[in-house]
Order: sequence, then C-alpha cells, then structure tokens
Amino acid sequence: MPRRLLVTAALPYANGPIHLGHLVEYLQTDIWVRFQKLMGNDCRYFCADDTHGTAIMLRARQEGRSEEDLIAQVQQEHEQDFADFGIEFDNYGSTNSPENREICAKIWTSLRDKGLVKEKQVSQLYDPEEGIFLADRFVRGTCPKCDAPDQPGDNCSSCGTTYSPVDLIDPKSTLSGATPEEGSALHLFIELEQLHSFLEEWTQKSGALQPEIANYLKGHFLGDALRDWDISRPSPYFGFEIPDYPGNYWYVWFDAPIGYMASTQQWCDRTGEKFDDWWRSTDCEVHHFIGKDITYFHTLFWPGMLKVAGYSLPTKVHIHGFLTVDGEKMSKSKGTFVRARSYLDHLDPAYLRYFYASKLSSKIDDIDLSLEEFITKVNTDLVGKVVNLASRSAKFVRKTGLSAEYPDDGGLFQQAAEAGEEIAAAYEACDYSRAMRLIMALADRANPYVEEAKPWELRKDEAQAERLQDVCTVALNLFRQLAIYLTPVLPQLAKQTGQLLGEPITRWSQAQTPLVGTPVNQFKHMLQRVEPKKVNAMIEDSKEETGEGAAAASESQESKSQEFVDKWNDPGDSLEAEPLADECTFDDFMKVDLRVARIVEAEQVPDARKLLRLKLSLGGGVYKQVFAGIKAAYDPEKLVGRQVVCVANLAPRKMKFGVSEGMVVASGPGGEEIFVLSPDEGAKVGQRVH
RNA sequence: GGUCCGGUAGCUCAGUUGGUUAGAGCAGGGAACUCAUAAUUCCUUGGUCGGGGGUUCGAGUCCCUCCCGGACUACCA
Repeated sequence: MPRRLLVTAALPYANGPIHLGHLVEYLQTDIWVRFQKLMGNDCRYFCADDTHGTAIMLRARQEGRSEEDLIAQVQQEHEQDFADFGIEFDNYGSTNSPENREICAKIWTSLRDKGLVKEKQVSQLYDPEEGIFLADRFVRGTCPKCDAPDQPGDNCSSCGTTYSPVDLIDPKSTLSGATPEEGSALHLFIELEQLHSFLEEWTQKSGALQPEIANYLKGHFLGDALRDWDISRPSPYFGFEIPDYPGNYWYVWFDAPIGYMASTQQWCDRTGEKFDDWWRSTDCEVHHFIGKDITYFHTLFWPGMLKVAGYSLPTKVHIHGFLTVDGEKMSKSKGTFVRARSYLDHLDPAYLRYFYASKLSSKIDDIDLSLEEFITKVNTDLVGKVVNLASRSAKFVRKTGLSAEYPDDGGLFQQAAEAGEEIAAAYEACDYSRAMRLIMALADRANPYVEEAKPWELRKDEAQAERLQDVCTVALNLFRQLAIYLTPVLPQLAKQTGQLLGEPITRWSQAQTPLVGTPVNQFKHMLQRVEPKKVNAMIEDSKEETGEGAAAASESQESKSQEFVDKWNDPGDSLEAEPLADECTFDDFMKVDLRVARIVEAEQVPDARKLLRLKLSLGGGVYKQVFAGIKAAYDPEKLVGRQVVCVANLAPRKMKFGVSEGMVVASGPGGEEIFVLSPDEGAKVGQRVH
C-alpha cells in the first residue's frame, strides 16, 4: 500500500536570489521526495515564493516599479535556478495568489470563530517621510542606558540593554533618515496561550520534532505562558488586506505557511485531485523541511493554526542547520557567498547534490562545504568509483550485449541487493550521509571484482569471449545497482544509466533483479571530474566589488594576460555530438546569404508537430514565409517583433503546409532545446551577415 | 549567563542495548596494473577514543567533574 506524502520546503523570499545556503534545503527535500517516488509512494513536493512584507514593498519603491512586477521577475529567476539544479516541484506557486488569499480568509474565520483573535493598541514609531510604521530594525539611535550612538532599535550592541525603539534618544529612520514620530495603532493578535496544552502535547509527544527541538521549545517557550502573536500590519503594507479589518494586512508570517496549502490547491485544480485528501486526511502524511532559523513559526504558530482550522497537523518537521564554506559563514568579500546561478555558470549541479547528500544527516548541525573536500570527494567517489565501473566495462559488451543469464559473481549482486533495505532506511530517516557511505562501500567491493577478472586480458582471447561478456554483465549490473541507489541524489546519472542499458530506472526495487540479455549502448562520459580551476573561477565571480575584492579582481586580470584561463570552461559534448564539418572556402561561405530579418507574424500550424509559420520582413516591403521547426521551444506571440538571422537565398521548398522560403538560424539539439540567434542591439533589418 | 550538540588517526566521520587486539574513506608511504575520465587494485604508516575521577570482572560506550569548539537563546518574535 503506497503511502501518501505531502512535502514542502520553506518558501524562499522574493527579495533576493537563491544561493548555496538555500540549496541545502531544496536539495535535501528534493532527494527525499525523489526517494519516496522511487519507492512507489504517492509523494508530492510543493513550494512557492514568499512575496509579502515591508522588505518587498520598500525594494519595489526603490526600483520604481510595482511589487507585482518585482515578485514576478524574482520568481522566474528562482524557478529557473531550481530547475537547473534538478529540483522538481509538483507545483511552485506564490503567496500572492488568489488561492492563498482564499485559504487565508478561511483560516482567519476559524481563528475568529474560536475566539483566538483580540485587539490591542501598539505604540510604534512612524516615518513621516516614507509614510509607514517602522519595524524595530528600521530604527537606530542612541542607547538610553549607556549613550552609545547609532544602536539598533531593539537592543544595544554596546551595553546589551534591551529596550523599545520608542526609548531611543534621538532616533532616526534607517529608510529616510527622518526623525520618527511616535504613533499608535490597533493591531490584531492571536492568543496562542489558549492552545498551550495542545502545543505542549504536540511538540513533546507527537514525534513530529527532532528531540533537541522538542527540548528547546519546552525550555524556551512552553515553560511560561505563550505570548500573543501580532498578526496585523497597518497600511501601507504589501500583502492581503484583512477582510473584516480594512486598512490592515496580515503579517507576512501569517500567509507564508498557508502558501503551502495554496500551492497544493493550484496543483489540485490542475490535476483534478481533492484538496482535502491531502490536508484533511489521516491517510496523508505532511512533511515540512525548514531551516533552524524559522523553527518557531513552524512548530508553534503553524500547528496551532492548523489545529484550530481543522487541518492535518505536520507528521514531521525536518529541521536542518546552516551552510558554512571552508568552516566560515558565507562571505561576500571572500567570494563564498555563491549564488545558485554563479555555481551553474561553472559547475555541474550533480557535484553539489552529491556533496550535500554525503554531508547531511537528520541532525540540525550546520554543514560545511570545504572546497577542497568537495573536489576530492566528488572526483574520488563519483568519477573514480561509481562511473568508472561502467566506463571500464561497457565498451567490451557494446557488440554482444549482456549475458542471457546472470553469471556467478561470488554473491556481490545479492549482497548489494540486500543492502537496499538499509540504504532505503537511511534515506527515509534523512540520514543521507549514511546512505552515501553504504553505497560507496558497495562500489568499493565492485571495483576489485573487475580488477581480478581482468576483462582487458580476456578480450585478447577469442576463446574467452563468453567469460568476457559475463564479467562485464556483472560489472554493469553492479554499476546499475549503484545508479539506482543514487537516483534520488543523481537523477541525471540514473537517466544516463537507463539509456546505456536500455531500461529506464523508475523503481527502487529494480536493484533486486539483474538485467540480462539486453543490448548495451555506446558508453558516453556521464560526469566530468571537478576541475579546481572552475571552483576557483566560481569563487572569483562571487567576490563582491568592495575595496579588497576589487584589488583581488584586478590582480587576477593581470595573471590572465600572462596565462590564459578559460573561466567558462564550456564542456565539449555539443562539439562531440556534432563534429566540425569539412572545411569550406570563403567563396563557399558567401554563397549563403544571411540577413537580419524581423518576425512580423508568427502563428501555430495546427496540424504540424514541430513547425511554426513565420512571416519575416527583410525591410522595404520584402517578406518571406518561413516554416521553422521551433514549435516546442517558442510561443508565437513572443517571437513577433523580434530580430533574427535568416538564410535569405535558400531555394524555396514546398512543405505540407505551404512553401517555405528560407530558414531561421538557431542552435541546439532540437525539441525544447532550440536557441534562435538574434543580432545585438543596433542591427538593421535587411543587413547582410558576413 | 542559560539551554543544547559535539570533542575518536593529518582531514571527514562510523562505532548499535558497555564485552575479545578501536574502524572506514581521503590524504601520506610502498608496489602492481594499464580496460577506464592520470581512473583502479594490493600492501602499509598513523589513535593513552579532550583531561581527571568513579561504577563494573570489563568503558570510546554509563555517572560526576573540568577543559575546548559550535549552535541556539538572553525576556523580541
């Protein structure tokens, strides 16, 4: 009976790019979800951008655009980063969605009906220039106790006194520099204390929390009466207006976790699933993955809200620690504050997926990305041990395929099959470092087998052909087991293994039965080794242009002139896939007339599988109709108006849907991976490309 | 200051309910091999398990105490 699992990772804030620290969580969660799916469980991964709050409002103001515009752009970047790291969500939503507004209202009504909401007067500083109430962190001033100047609004970094920003001497708004006025507004609060006994019971006995977290909550919060939670913010605020309290908005932390549900709702609407099967069913487990910084919200308020509104409580809240790089906090000046995009510009996401997996446990300890360890671990384990198994045996059975019956391997396959249970248990418990250790131990047994069997000698003797096939059958099956066990971590490797051996990896249980009698495809490199210079290039790229950083950057510029370093280091697979054509002369090249053209019309061709019909303008009223095979990659609307490069003197060709009078130049293997070329800004329609 | 976690080979860590001479990977040293992405395999150096005390026939493992490192927290959430 498959389990039904709803899984979430914390919602990234729409105020900045994804970095390597964020990825600890999204990868940890993605691995767990992929594992569950591989086990055949009905598991869904939901996430969304967290879009509300003062910070978003201020940034949008500063950039002179609407909040909606800002969060749309950031969300697009987030989703692209996740996709490129192989993080697959079943739905990725936004807290600024109609679904979220609706569910917020529902939960709000429940809280009101159960009498948990009360009003209180709150005195707060007000910035008359910006026209907003100031959170403590937006006020600085002189400490009332020790007279230290320029202290934060909540406590003094000099003498340690805590105070209210109202008490500061000579307070200033950090936003405008204006002197804040003391104001007072009515806020709505949730009386959490009413749920005290429930939360006590749930945090201590439900098994949803790691023991150290349960203990922490008990010591820090549950020992006393729980404080009221200030849940409203007066206008102006970017968020949802509270329906029965006009001019006030729900605090961002109220609607953020509800975003998990809204994202689920969107998925349900799309797939025809029932929302209540996921959020109001005892058959469905709810798992949240979060960082230790937001423990409070997810272990007290959130279960409280769920309880009151009658939804399922979290089955487990999995809490992880932070990321350090080379033993220190990520630092912008040292270049260790690496954005997801910067990483992707230089390195294969598989490296990071594996490295994090090899470090993660179910503890809340911080994990360290030691760059040196990163390089050696990935190269030794993945390239040297795992991929090497396939690399050293696949080509010997390219012609014959695998043996018809699985040969005697001294029990290796059986042992590895039996290890599957223990490895699965480690994944289930989020103890990935243990899972990786167990898998590598299997790899350490597989390589000596090949060493002793010496396939490279067997192949020299015709009479040993059968034995050679058997040896490679064993090696490739042991390799395949590893690939299956690593599938949650390295989906790309699993895919490649499926292609090599002609059977896709879709189930954990495939590791129990060897593959026999099937063809073996040509072996292609599955993973490049990590090159230290690429890691260095990534760090260099991440250094912020502060005084120190700028000096270091210009230094590296100098060294570049002496010894050429290609910091991009593009892989050679595309060139390999399509080698250079025969040499041609300049005259040959000039036969092809490439022109800058503008797409003036673009439309779907209803019956075509791959084609779009384009009308290209070469200027001066000269038009060409072109059928381009880019349907899967481009929306027609988005192409209209765009400048492209076309082959203008191509012989017209009659196609099923009409005559095509040219070609639009594009690169890529096909399908969705097509990249139409455009000239740089300033090119004029009709110009020839030389 | 409080709470929690950790301190095992140069590095990263494993050591289940206390039980024989404390393990792995990497790094170091030596050798073999050449199929493989200078990959692999074999052999090998290396540890008073943070210090001290206790319980026990027996402690890395339990208790006490001290030292060191880290995280959280300090009446804000």
